Amino acid sequence: MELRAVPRQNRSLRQQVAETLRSAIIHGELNPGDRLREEDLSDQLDMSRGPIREALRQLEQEGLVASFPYRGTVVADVWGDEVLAVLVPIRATLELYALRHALRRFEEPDFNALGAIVDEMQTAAETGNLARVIELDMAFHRLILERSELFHSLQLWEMISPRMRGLFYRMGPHHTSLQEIAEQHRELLAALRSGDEQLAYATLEEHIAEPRLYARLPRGPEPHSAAGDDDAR
Amino acid sequence: MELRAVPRQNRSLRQQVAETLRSAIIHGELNPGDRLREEDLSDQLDMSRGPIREALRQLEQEGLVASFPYRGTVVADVWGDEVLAVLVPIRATLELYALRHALRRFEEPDFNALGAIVDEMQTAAETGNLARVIELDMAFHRLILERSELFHSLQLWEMISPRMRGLFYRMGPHHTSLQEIAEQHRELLAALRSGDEQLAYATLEEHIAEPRLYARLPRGPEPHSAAGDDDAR
DNA sequence: GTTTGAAATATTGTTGACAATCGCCAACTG
DNA sequence: CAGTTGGCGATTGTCAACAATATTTCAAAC
Repeated sequence: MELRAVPRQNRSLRQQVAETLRSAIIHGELNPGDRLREEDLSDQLDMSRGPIREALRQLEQEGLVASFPYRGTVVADVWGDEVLAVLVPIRATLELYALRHALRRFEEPDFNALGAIVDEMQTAAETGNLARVIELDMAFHRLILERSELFHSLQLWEMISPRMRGLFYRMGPHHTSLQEIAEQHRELLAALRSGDEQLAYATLEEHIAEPRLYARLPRGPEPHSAAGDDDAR
Repeated sequence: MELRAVPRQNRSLRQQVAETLRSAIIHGELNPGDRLREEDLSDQLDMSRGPIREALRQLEQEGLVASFPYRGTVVADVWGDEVLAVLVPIRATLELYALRHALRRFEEPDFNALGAIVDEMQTAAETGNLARVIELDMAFHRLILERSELFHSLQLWEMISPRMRGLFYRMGPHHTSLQEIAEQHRELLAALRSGDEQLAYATLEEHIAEPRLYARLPRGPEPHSAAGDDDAR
């Protein structure tokens, strides 16, 4: 498994490492159970172990890896039914609550920013760029959380969003069409712009539940055994 | 603000620091906005800045502090309406889903473990030991999450539980009586033991919503549906 | 008196070396 | 031969010094 160096500059090494590993895990370059040795990573990414350690701890909080004292860190399983069953309602709780606060603050520039995201999503959808569509999807919803100025909601959203992203990547190929995703966001934006709060909430709620999107996933009541225990810190 | 040294031995310094700070924040020895300088902490707790940094990052993920690149870390506000409005439904989602899986695994020893927690809670309640009651309350629910063997649910629960604990400490003095808390857990346990899954779910759901417990708070937010609210933070 | 900008300061970000702990396995003991 | 113990290699945990960055200070110009 080869990890190439850092993406954008001008951010802390910890953030760069976290993003690199997150991406590798979500894209399947790293698979559940794969070991992540701090020294290997520090060699490959050409930095000391300090930032690596901090990034691994962060990914642990995001549920992407599991680590055990003095024994190491492994990639966790982000693709069980559990993620779907638990994350969708949590996401709905957060976004609906945040929307209530964000809507009051939204001005023309905010709607335009959302519109720009939707436009770019449309372009990405037409060229079949799944990764870009997903990133823009996340950006759209994150903007609502940001504008709500709710510290804990945004913080928790950041905590579950990496898992959601993993879910999207897994479901993407099963979705009927990328254009439909863009179209749904356009409708959602229209509802937000309408000034009808009830309509906005209802549209967002339905958008998140999104029956078509999850239709193809295996939905069994079978308990899913996770990649490892948690050593309650 | 004086922080005295470590609690239990035989755990990593990071965990000790995290617990010390968590406790100080929740008990109000550290207040929102207070600055947390890595060097000060490393002096006070007599260790290097490494473990301190990692503990601060963890608390950041738990929503207890907020940090800014090259600018420092401050204690966050864990006492807004937001915490209540968002955390209660999230907690309900996690615990109800986990209970479904845990109930199948529960055997006599598990029920007895829960029973022992309730008994001790009763004792703590009779002596007016709020802190102990709260810890046992958390332990009761955590045990359900543990037995569900759901990696992500437990992980997310650990993420929100520090905020819940803060909420409990704030509400404790307003609660009608500690005995009532213990009694409620005894009833909940009976429902779990009954073998009637529907009863178990319903009792847990009501237990979490817990109208009496939140009655005294400044406002009664309506979590999941559209309604009036206020500015937070 | 206000503004500007560069140096000084305070604070976090990063590093490489050293210490502690764990799992494994061979040697030992009964 | 089963079970225990003690060393060994692998890996994470911790430390103290150094680098990078943001904020503050303060003098000079307008």
